[in-house]
Amino acid sequence: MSSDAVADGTVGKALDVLDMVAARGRPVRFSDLQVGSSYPKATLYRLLQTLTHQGMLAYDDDRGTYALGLRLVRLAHAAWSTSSLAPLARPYLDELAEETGETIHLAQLDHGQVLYVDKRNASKPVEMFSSAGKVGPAYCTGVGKAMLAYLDEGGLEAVIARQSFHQFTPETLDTPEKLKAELAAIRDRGHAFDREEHEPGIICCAVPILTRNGRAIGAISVTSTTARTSLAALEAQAGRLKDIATRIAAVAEDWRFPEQG
Amino acid sequence: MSSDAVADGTVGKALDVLDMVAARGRPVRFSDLQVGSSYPKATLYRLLQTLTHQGMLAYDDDRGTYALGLRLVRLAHAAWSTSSLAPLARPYLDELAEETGETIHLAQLDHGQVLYVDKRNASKPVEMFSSAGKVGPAYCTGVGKAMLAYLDEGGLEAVIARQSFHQFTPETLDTPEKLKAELAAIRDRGHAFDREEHEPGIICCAVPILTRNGRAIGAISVTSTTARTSLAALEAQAGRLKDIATRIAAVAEDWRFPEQG
DNA sequence: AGACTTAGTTTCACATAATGGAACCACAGG
DNA sequence: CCTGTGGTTCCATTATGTGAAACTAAGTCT
Repeated sequence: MSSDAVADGTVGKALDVLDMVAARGRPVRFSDLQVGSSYPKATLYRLLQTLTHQGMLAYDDDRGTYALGLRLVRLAHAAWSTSSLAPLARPYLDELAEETGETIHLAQLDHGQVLYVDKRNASKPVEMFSSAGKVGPAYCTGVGKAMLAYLDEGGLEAVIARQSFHQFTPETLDTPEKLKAELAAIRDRGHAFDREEHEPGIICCAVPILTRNGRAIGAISVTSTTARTSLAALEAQAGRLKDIATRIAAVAEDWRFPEQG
Repeated sequence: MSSDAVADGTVGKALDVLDMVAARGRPVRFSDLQVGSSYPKATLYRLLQTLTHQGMLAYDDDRGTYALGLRLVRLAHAAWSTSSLAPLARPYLDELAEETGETIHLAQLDHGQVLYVDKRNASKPVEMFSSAGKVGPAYCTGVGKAMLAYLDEGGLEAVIARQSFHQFTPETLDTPEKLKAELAAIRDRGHAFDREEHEPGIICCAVPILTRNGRAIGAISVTSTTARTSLAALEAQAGRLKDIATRIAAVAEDWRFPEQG
C-alpha cells in the first residue's frame, strides 16, 4: 500500500509524504504520520514543513494537523483539462448519458488503478471532484478489465502484480488466472462486464477506448443495478458504447497530433 | 508571474517546475520550459525526469512533451474532499441553486487568488473539474472581494501585493486605494458586488463565509447577467446568501472541531 | 508540587544527493 | 559532409538533506 518504487531523491520522498497524508483521508497530526513512516522524525518533520510552505499541505494551527493543500486542486484542474480524456470526451458522454439515462463512467489507468476522470449520474446532476479523481481497483471493475485486456504482456504482468485481488463479493475474480481468462474473453467479444464483482447489485458493461495501434487509453461504461436491469440488457448497449469509444479515440488522436507541419 | 517566494530546496524547485508546466496549459517540450526558466539545462532535465518518474508529469514519447500527470488528479480528489468547503457546503449550494435558478459559486482564497471549489450552473448540469480548481483574480470578483474584506491588516497587504490590478473592464477597481475603499464598504453592508468588474455583462452578489472569530474561510455568490437581471435584484438575495453562509460556517466549525473528548 | 511521560521542534557534524558547465549524441537541413 | 538545434549524459564540486540526539512545551500521574 505504501511507497512501491524506490523514492528517488528528496522530491520522491516529499511526494511520498503527500501520498501518506492523502491516504489518511483527513487532517493528520505529526505523530499519526510518524508511525508507519520509514522516515526518521526530523526528516519527516522537514518534509512536512517544506510541503506546507509550498502550499501542497495546509497546516491547521489550532489543531496541529496537516491536510492536503489547495494548490493541489489548482494543479489538478490543469492536469485534468490537459492530460485526461474528459474534456474531449465530454460531448460524447453527454450524448450517451442522455440516450441511456444510466450512470456513465469515463476512466483511465493510473499506476495499475482505475482512475475515474468523468461521470454522468443517472439521476443526480452534479458530482464534481467527488467522482473525478476517485480511484478504484482495476481487476474487478468493468472499465478496469476493459483496459487491462488491451495491455501488452509485460505491462499486464506489472499491473497484475499491483492488484490486491481482494474478494469484494462472491463474484470477484480473486486470482490472476481467473482474471487472465476473463481478459481473453473480453478481447474476444470486445467489451467487458462487471457481474457484481465489486459491489453486490451493481453491474456494468464497459468498452475500451483504443488507439489506432490497439492500446487502451481509457474506457467508458454504463452502469446500473440488478434491480433495474440485466446484464443482457446492458450488453445491448455495447454496440453504441463501442461507437462512442471509437469517436472519442478519434478526437483524442487528432488532438494528440494537432499539426506537425 | 513565475515563482514568487524563494523556492526552498529541491522540492520547491520541483514544484516550481510543475507550476511551469501547468501554466503553459498544454503539453510542453523540454525547450519550451528551458526558456524562461532560471534553471540550467541539466537541472531542469533532472527535475522533469524525477517528476515524470513520480507520475506527477506524463511524458509523451512520440511527441517528446511533458504534461501534468494523473497522479495529481488523484491527489486533488483527496485535497478537495478533505480540505475544501465543497463537500460540506454541497447540500446548501444545492438548495440555493434550486431556489435562485442562477449560477452559484463557492470559492476559497489560495495564495491571494480566488480558487473556485464548487459551482452550480444555471442551465448546464455538470461541470466537474472544469470549474472546480479554476482560479481567478481576487480584486475584481465578488467572492474575492468578499473574502479580502475580512482579512486582517497584514494579510490584506500581502495579498494586495500579489494582485495584478489588470483593468479587465472599465469598471475594474484598478488601484489598491479603490479596492480598500470598496472593502470597507463591503464590511459595512456585509456583502460584495461584482459590477461587471471582471467581465462585461456579468454581475454578482457575494457574501463571505465567516468563522466565529470573524475570519473568512470562503465565500459564496450568485451570478447573473445584466441582460437577465439587475444588481438590485441580486442584492435582494443577499439575506438568503448570508443565511446559507452562516449555516455553512456552522457545519465547517463543527467539522473542524469534531470531538475533543 | 515534583517526576514522568508524550508530542513536537531544533541542533549539528556528516554524507548523500543535487548542481551545472561542458561534452556528447541524434537527427534534420543545407 | 558539415552545421545547428534539441535533448541527454558526465563528473568534480558543493550545497542540501540527513537523522541521532538533545531540547522544549504540555500534559498526566502520584
